Amino acid sequence: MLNSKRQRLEKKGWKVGSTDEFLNLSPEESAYIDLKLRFGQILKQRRKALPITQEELARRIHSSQSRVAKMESGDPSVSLDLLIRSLLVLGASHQDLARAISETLGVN
Amino acid sequence: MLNSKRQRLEKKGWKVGSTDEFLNLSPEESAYIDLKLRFGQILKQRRKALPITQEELARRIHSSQSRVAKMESGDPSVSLDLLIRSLLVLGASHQDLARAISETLGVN
DNA sequence: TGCAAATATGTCATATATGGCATAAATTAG
DNA sequence: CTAATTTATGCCATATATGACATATTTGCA
Repeated sequence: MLNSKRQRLEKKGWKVGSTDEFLNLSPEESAYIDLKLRFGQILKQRRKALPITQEELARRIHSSQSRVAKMESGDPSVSLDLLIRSLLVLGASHQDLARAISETLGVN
Repeated sequence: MLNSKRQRLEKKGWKVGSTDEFLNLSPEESAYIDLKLRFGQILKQRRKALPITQEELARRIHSSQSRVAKMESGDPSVSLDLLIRSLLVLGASHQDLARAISETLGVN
């Protein structure tokens, strides 16, 4: 992972596992975070393609604008569950999800 | 979704959204649950392929045997986050995850 | 430029997921 | 069959994610 990227994550408050020395993510942690970031990007893409506002998306998934913003910006407080449920509500198919994962860069 | 399957889920305690009439899942809910069940199956497969016990897997992911059992049996209290992180710890690649999703039966 | 809509950020009370534990049930080995 | 190992189920205190809200910041457009 690029250093700049790591610092961006760090700034956002990602908790880095303590197993590795100074701020190095384990491969699993890294892959997991990459996945979340990727789904956030895809969600933003899909939303803008419609196009609808974060507020409207929030309404559709019974959440709030602020949480949508957090999803899209890769906030560490967001779960994969919420991201994936949101994508499904926006009509993403399993194939779409699979494709998103495949496209994910990262260790694996 | 087959009725028998739905009853199995119901028995396990899956909360069914109230939007639909008597125990019918919306397509998103269904797709989301299918995804969890599928990842649980894959996790079990991978664990047995090694082979290791639930206890050993629990140790590796810093969880507990009971939670592993719940993951594998599709307990609704388990998050996609935990499932996916567990798979990653067992060495699943993004491609593996993508493939698992693609194989998932269900609405989408 | 300035105004309005959209998005981002911070906080908090509540909801949900979590590990840990006990123990039941099932599976396997002898 | 019977003991030992493995897996399932139930419960709980704690940790983490959540929606909601306020407010800051950015973006788009006249």
